[in-house]
Amino acid sequence: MALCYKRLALQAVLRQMSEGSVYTMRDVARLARVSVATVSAVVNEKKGVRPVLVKRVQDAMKALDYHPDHVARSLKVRRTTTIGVVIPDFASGFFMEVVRGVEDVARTAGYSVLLCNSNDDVSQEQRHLSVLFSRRVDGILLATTDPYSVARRQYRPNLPIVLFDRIPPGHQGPAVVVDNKSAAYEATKYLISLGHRQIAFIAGRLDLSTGMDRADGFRKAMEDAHLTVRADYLKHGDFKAASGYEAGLELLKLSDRPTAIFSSNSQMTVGLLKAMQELGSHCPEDVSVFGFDDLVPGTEGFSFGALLKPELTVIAQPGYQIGHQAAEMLLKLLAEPSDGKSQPDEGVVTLKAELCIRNSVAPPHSANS
Amino acid sequence: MALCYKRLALQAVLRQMSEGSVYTMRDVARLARVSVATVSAVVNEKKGVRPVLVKRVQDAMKALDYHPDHVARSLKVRRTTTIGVVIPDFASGFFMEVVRGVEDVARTAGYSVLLCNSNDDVSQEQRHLSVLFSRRVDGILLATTDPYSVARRQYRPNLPIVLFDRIPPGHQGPAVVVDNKSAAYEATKYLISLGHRQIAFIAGRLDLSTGMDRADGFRKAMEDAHLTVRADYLKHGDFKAASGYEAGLELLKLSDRPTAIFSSNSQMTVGLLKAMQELGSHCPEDVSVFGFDDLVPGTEGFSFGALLKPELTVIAQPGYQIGHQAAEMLLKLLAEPSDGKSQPDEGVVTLKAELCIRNSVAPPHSANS
DNA sequence: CTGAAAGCGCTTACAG
DNA sequence: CTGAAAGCGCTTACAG
Repeated sequence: MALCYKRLALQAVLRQMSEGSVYTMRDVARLARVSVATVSAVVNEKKGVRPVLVKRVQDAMKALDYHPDHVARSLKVRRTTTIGVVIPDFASGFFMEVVRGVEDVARTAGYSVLLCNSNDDVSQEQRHLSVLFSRRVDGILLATTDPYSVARRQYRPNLPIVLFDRIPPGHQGPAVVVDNKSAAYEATKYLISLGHRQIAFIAGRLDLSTGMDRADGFRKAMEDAHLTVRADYLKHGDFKAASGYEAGLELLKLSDRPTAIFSSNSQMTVGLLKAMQELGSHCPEDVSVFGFDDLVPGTEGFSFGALLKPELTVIAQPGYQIGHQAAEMLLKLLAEPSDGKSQPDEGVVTLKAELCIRNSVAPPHSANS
Repeated sequence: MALCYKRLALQAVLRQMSEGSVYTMRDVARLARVSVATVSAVVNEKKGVRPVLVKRVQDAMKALDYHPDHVARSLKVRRTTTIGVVIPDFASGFFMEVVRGVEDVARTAGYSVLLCNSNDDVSQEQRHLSVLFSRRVDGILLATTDPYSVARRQYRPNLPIVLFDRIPPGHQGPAVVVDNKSAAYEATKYLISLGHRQIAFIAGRLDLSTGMDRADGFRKAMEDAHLTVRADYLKHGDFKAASGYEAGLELLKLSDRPTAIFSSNSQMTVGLLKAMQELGSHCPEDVSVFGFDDLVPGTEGFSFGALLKPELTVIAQPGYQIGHQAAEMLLKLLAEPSDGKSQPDEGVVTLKAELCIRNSVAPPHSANS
């Protein structure tokens, strides 16, 4: 009898549905014979609802395969539980590692992530930020291509933005970066300690903190060792493989070739290695190569770097950690009352990069140390 | 005078704003002295609005730095211009290539992408699908970990789901896959043509179409050549590096070692190479290695594969193309009236994988062909 | 061509 | 403890 009644109620509700539509809280409420407020309370696991009603609501939800409309909820509560992540390059192993770190903490906290590709282009970055803003994301994780974008535009009061990888000069807001300067310094010092004097440097984009800091670290190490940097050993790349390739060709064709080359990022290192391959230069026999970033992050403890010919000596950045930390920082910012009062976690977190010595670097043949 | 009036109006609107809030269409309407309907028309570039009003509205929007609330719009129009993408592995170069292809077409079409990681776990996949549904994405791109998930549950009438990479047996709906069976067949045939008879195979997950099809292709090629597959040459992996490593160790320790090993995906190949490295086995001198997928996709025409020791002979899947095609298929589905009437583009699109011959495969030393 | 009003599906004070 | 009602910020018939 009761069962029969229930089935009839269900059918009544089912029948009222228009084709292609989806059940709403009202349908559930009707079927469970409660108010929508009660359904809402059950959905949001608020306590204080009579167990009988909870059961009835749950049954109704199941019967209708009800999925609460997160869009409507977002509009009402003015939070989307979504974060935007914009990175400059989808093909980069490093940035994908970062994204992996971000996703892990986001998912755990119940956030979804909207992933955007700026292609290292300022206007695309601006457009994406604008879209993310319109979509009312709760916060943004940004590897900015434009050192001034963030300062230039305050997107929304109380819209937290955590920068990572790159920061504008003098940036004070929340950010997670790697100590590029000292990493490059250590790398260069290592080359010098091995006896290298003729060290070439392939710089990345100097308008980005990463490119500039790495160049600074290199320069400082050379200075500290009282070595001069020859102009023709200094190549200006743009972080892409092609520029590393060009730089490599030029350096290797020099009559007075460098004994070691330090490349500012992995893409350019790939280009450099390709140039060497074409010209028949071997490494480290003919020239030592020091890279920044593994060409591709390892898998579950299996390093690709070790499978390369040669195994590349590099500065390894903790990509996953960067993403993880940045996401945690962002979520903490979101959890805060954000009355503008306490901002304990603002500030730049600097992670250490690791000197990863393998065997693409050897002492120069004519070691004069 | 007029200017003065405008400034006063702006200040009036500005003053009414509560802290930390954001301007709405009403604010813009008030400032521009029009109705919200007119503002909406201007925002959505509907024609028929008097140019004077358009100008006034645009000025007001600029003055307030107004960003239309996409959440509210989504609720009203019942479309989010968002697609969900769920992949099983964020660390996989192949899947990241796919995502790059997806993002390119999504961005161009004005869609945002919600990226989800199922970690190759059925229940996580289900949870993500449920979340995507609640978030009312317009469509889903899914590399399913559960061959039956899609059939088991019809998420929403008219919620298009395009599968990629893996499909349930007998699947008829929209999907983009690679012809794994014939690719594996060709690869095996190539090994045989070189004189290999003792060929080992490291299988992937056989509950997924990719794993099964590759195994089928291998098996068929062996059969067609009237070669038997020794049981101890058949290893059952799970697509992860560790399983390739284990399989590699076992195969290499066999007293009667295979002359060639065919590995079903890149992660397992990494594991295999690691095992070989540890045991001092060289390739192709000691044993030939044929891989499925490049270990990592190339960058801008610079192939990493060519930098490996040895350069790996593989089946290369067109990851970017898969993502691109799948996204286009999904968007086409979204554009259709979807009256349930015409479904011209339903169906499985099969892409060809490329046999990429480098030098990790050589004739066996004791060629008996 | 433009404005007033209803409503998308929720949540949340506010009464009872 | 539960229900009726207002409202989040838009869009869209519907009048004028």
